[in-house]
Amino acid sequence: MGKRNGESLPTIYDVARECGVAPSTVSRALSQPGRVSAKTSERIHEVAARLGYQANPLAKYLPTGRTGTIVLIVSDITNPVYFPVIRGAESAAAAAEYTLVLSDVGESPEREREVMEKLVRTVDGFALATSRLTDAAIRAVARRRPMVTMNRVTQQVPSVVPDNGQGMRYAGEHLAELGHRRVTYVSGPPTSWANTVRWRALRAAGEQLGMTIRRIGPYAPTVAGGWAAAADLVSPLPTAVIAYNDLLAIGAMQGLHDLGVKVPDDVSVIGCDNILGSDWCTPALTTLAAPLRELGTRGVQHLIAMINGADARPRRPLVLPSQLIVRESTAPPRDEDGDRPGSGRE
Amino acid sequence: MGKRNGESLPTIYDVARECGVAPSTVSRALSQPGRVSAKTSERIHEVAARLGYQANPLAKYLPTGRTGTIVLIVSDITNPVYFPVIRGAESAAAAAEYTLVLSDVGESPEREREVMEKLVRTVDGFALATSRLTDAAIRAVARRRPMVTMNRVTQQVPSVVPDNGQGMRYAGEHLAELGHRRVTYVSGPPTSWANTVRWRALRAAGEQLGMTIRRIGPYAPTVAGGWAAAADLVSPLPTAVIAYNDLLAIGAMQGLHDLGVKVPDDVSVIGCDNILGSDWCTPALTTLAAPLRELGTRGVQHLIAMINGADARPRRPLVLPSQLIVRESTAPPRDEDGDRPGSGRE
DNA sequence: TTGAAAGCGCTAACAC
DNA sequence: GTGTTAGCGCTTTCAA
Repeated sequence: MGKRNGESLPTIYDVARECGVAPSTVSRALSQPGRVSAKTSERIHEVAARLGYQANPLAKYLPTGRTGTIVLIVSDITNPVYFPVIRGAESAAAAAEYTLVLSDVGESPEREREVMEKLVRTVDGFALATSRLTDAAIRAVARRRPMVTMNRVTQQVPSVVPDNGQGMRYAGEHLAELGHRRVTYVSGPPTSWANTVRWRALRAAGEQLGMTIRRIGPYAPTVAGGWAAAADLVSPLPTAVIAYNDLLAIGAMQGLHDLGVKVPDDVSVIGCDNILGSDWCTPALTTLAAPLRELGTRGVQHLIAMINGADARPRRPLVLPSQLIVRESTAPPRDEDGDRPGSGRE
Repeated sequence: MGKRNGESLPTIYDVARECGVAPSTVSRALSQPGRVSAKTSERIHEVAARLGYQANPLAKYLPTGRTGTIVLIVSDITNPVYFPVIRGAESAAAAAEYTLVLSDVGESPEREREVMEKLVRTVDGFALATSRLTDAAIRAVARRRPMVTMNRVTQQVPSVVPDNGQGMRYAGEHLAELGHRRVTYVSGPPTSWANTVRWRALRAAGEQLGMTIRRIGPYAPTVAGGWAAAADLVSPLPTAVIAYNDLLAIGAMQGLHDLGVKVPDDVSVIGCDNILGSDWCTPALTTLAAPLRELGTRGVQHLIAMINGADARPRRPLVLPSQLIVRESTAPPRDEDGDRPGSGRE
């Protein structure tokens, strides 16, 4: 029969025989402390240790269907924005004694779908970091397994997101205070929920603050994408730029530099996320720091609560505050723009 | 009994009943095309689709013990050096129709051990990217499951590594050609195999080229670590620095900058790995580019070959060539050093 | 407290 | 070709 390919490993039956007890007793001794006499239990543990017995997780999980594993699906692992999210998720999972595995889908909705399909029966729950799937596809999986989304809101699926609205308002106010009036938003992927939300929030803030907000794009949310955007940025050159994310902003700064445009002298640049590296580019990037680690911890905590039976149809997205980190890429616009610095709110 | 927590999903028995055939026939129809009459097969597929049947992977894998999943364990996912490794591993896994999951152990040997222990029976094989475990611990797991290590050599375990020796020689020659004579190596983690190998190779190259090579450290292989190293670097300040990795090099450049030391005017800096971001720091970093993507692909290819029965006690490490990428952080030393530029080999 | 036995869902030997 | 049946290793009633 289907013997294991190598030499086969000890099972509870081996332990049971060796101890002269029933397999079920071994099972109990090993997983339900107290339901077996101290004596037998001790002997069983002893023999199990001697034989090097270890439960076969596949067999263990078959009857219950629970594996103690959750997966964090990340839309693109090469984006440093996920580092803190991952770390947060890991710590929450570890605290609850769950194993967290990661899956990278490289910005591909197809791969994302495949991975979910493959894993849907072998993990206890899904955490989606910035899914690129349609709402319908997300909901379909969410019906089969506990799921939480991060940085993305889908009706009927619990989610945790940064406060993009508030954040974009901060960014707008910062620019207004410096005296900027003409701002361009550099779009990320059209399938990105955050992109849409950020653009809308910025437009709204701009209106309130009396600024003219243009939009260009979409561009790939990468350094290369930002570099490409730079070319589109110069005609006409605004006094300030806000990019969908830091990678895009850094790429744009590089492209601008190559075109002879100086940041922040000729144009100010703001990114989003405060990724690793946003402080070591030149000039250091002013950016809207999302509460990334908290996204990970809170998301996974909620997921695990759902797995443990919390009601799955929760109220509304958990919104976490963002923070503007002012570094060197923003400054007052050139005089020709005619605004006195600090006119925004002071 | 152990019913699934939600409503229970359709099984082959449901499909079989609906079709009026035996469960085994359903199994065959679904997994061994051709061993069932076209007619029945078609009907079975039809019903299966209608019922939304999907095999329970846990049950499927129990008899064979094979899950079609491999895990890539990464010592620290927040180090961009792994991006290409991961991508390479993913593509190789996908090509062989294996599911690749990632596991980050955050530089913790304990976590690494736990993860392996937890997954050893549920994955078909392990790929270790820069393990921080002892050789003995690695071998112990390698005896239980197919395994390959990347960027690390352990006796009896197949591995794929960059050619650190050749690479360090390139780096040394580059500095020699520029006229450098006093070089300091900034060490990474003492448990890192690559750190040891790089240091030895550099020392050997330095001897051949008539350079004085010092070593400081160890430091954490992070930007913060490099920043700390800068303070130790200035007394006495060498004319050139080679760091264990790019993160350290970038941190050192920042620290040096804060101390008023100019790169490359006062001191040249070389990193290792060519990570994302090494070209957007200031000055852009000269670095030894490891064949990272290939590390991932070749490693996983080999792993899968082992899973499929290739002999597990392979000859020697697969060594892949490195490449020196010269950017802006290296230049001839100040005149006081008294060497004519280009004296190295021309 | 412990044992016997059924069952989780699927695969594969062995008949027919 | 297709059905019967015996496991894979563990958990969990149900009795004793």
